[in-house]
Amino acid sequence: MSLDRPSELQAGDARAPRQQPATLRDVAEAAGVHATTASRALNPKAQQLVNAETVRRVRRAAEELGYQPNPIARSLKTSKSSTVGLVIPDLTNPLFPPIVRGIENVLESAGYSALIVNTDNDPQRERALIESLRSRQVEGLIIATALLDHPLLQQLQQQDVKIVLINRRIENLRMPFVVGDDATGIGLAVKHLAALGHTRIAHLAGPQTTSTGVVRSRAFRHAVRDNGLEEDPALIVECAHWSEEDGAGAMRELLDRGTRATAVVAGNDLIALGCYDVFADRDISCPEDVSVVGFNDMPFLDKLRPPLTTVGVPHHELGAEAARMLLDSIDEPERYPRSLLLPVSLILRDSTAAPPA
Amino acid sequence: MSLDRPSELQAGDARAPRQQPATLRDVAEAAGVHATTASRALNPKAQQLVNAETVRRVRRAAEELGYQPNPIARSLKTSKSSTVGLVIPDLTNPLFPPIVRGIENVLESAGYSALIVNTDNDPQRERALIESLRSRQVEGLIIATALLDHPLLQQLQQQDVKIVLINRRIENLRMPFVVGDDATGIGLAVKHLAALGHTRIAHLAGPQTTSTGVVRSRAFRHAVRDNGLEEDPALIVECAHWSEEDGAGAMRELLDRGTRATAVVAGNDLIALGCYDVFADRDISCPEDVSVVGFNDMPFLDKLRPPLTTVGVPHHELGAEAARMLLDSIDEPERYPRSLLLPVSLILRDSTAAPPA
DNA sequence: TTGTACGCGTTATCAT
DNA sequence: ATGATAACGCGTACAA
Repeated sequence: MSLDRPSELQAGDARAPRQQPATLRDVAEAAGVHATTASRALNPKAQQLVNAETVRRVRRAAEELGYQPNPIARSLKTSKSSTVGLVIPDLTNPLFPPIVRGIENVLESAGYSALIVNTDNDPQRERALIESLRSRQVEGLIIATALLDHPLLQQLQQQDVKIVLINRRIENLRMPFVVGDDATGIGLAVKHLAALGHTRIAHLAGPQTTSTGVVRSRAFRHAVRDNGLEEDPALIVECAHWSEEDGAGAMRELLDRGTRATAVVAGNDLIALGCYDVFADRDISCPEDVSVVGFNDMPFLDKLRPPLTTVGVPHHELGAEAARMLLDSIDEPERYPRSLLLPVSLILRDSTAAPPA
Repeated sequence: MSLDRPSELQAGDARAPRQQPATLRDVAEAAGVHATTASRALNPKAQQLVNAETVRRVRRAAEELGYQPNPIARSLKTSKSSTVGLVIPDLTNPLFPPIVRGIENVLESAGYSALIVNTDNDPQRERALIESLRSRQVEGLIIATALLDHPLLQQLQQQDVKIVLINRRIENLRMPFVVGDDATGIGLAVKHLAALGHTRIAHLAGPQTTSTGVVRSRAFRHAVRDNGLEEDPALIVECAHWSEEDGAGAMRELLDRGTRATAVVAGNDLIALGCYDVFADRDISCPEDVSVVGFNDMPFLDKLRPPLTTVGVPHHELGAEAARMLLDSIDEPERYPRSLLLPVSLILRDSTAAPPA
């Protein structure tokens, strides 16, 4: 049989580059098959249903036309968007970029991408943003804004929205999460300070509306007891937010209470930064007068004066694992929800030393 | 079977709670009109074509059913994805989060969202990622990775891809950009140092493959001349990357050349951070021995020792303006490409002082 | 002012 | 092994 494919014609075609991107039909036509067949030939999962020779013809045509499947049409048909939503408080908090990159790494290799939204810790905003994410047909949600009491999340779970919590968890809901081992981290910090000779150690706790806040302060109280240190309630101050400003406020409160603490375990690095601010104001020197330990090991802490001792959390891995879990739960919806506790480590710098004599 | 559904809540209308999200047809049916009419009633632009009373009925039905238009179907029809691509080198570089938030702010209020990709400055990766973005039908691209010689961008422009450059520009291509006023910023820095009494001022230049690198070092040379300072080529060292590591390398080079500079204008904050590292190693004190000025005012610079004097760039605004420009050029494709130069300001902290006597 | 009919590009389902 | 047909949910000429 003689296929008429005069080479001149091809040259002519090439001269007139398609403005419109090639569609599946174009490919099918070029390969002399029906669109359905072309679809199968191009789809690895259905490829086996079609003649090997045909597959080659189709693929070749696709190649030549620079065919790119239209993911929107595909989504409409399959109601899968290859997209997941990522809900964080604020991208400019240095804690999150490494998490995001970890997530995107994993997503990318699975052909997924992430839609990121920032809630600024505003529940109204969070609700609206999640709604918009859902209307964009995200296949699942990775959420970093979980509160201990979070009706919205509960509601989403009832609607069978696939969710993985990151960095924070919810205790009573059975919802998969990926977090750092906060309790161990705080234990390490307290033990380190105790070994240095501190006996009056304070804790600037994070908001008790979050699991991280609660877990860390509970771990703090246990560690104090385990190390035989002074258990003075006045040594614990709660911050309303995980912010430098609130950290400073709590530090001032601590000082004004006259607790004579010689060391402070901050709920996180931002809170520790707040301590630094107060030290500067009040002419307190760290670590000579007061030692400080942070939590998270966010970037550039080694450039502070003094470089901040802190608990290192593998944020990139946290993100990667959360993404993997979400993809798994999309693939196998019935799978029992797992959760992960990633190991942390104490990072010694110069903000901790023996207490003043 | 017992679905746990709060009976009071839905008592009124929805006897059969939809599992499937409501579609336009559902709304139309509920309102007793045809889908077309419902579509028009819901679409602000076509709303005027329909009876006010009907509009109310439709809207009410939509409200009650919790109708959310399916953006995928809409995209397929209109071939608009309401999505733009954002191409940055690395989200963990603190420079970018504020830019991203600025972009998302504007996008959000226009019903758009951003797909973010990190190139890690790898051209291969960049090409692949942009391709994947395009296959996701993004309506435009905001690009922060532009190099002076960037064939890919040129190629995209020829394909009529809508692009706005941010933070960096390309001089010969006519492509809209939004950048800070680098030249003025450097001028401010040099003038400040000159006023302090410095005469031998060094410049640790950023990569000359980027417009920012080139513009800043050109501005530096001009400023040195304008202020009547010493024009010694040995006082300028180029960094291969905008990184702390390269900054440290360049600082060492400068020291080893024996240039006896009393101040350095770093290409950006990261490079300035590299200087701090070298100072620590070599027992040089800043600002007593050497003054340093950074560029960008990334977060937490005020916590360094010493707090870094730098040039503040309005990153959030940069992002917002770039997003606006992109949306504009999507709306009005024929509009002449604008570009924006946003004002910067010198932020005085403690890393600059008079030269040693 | 409202309704009809069709198509966006793809895939699922059935038939051949 | 391949083809025909319908449908995903929406928007829009065109008709009424």
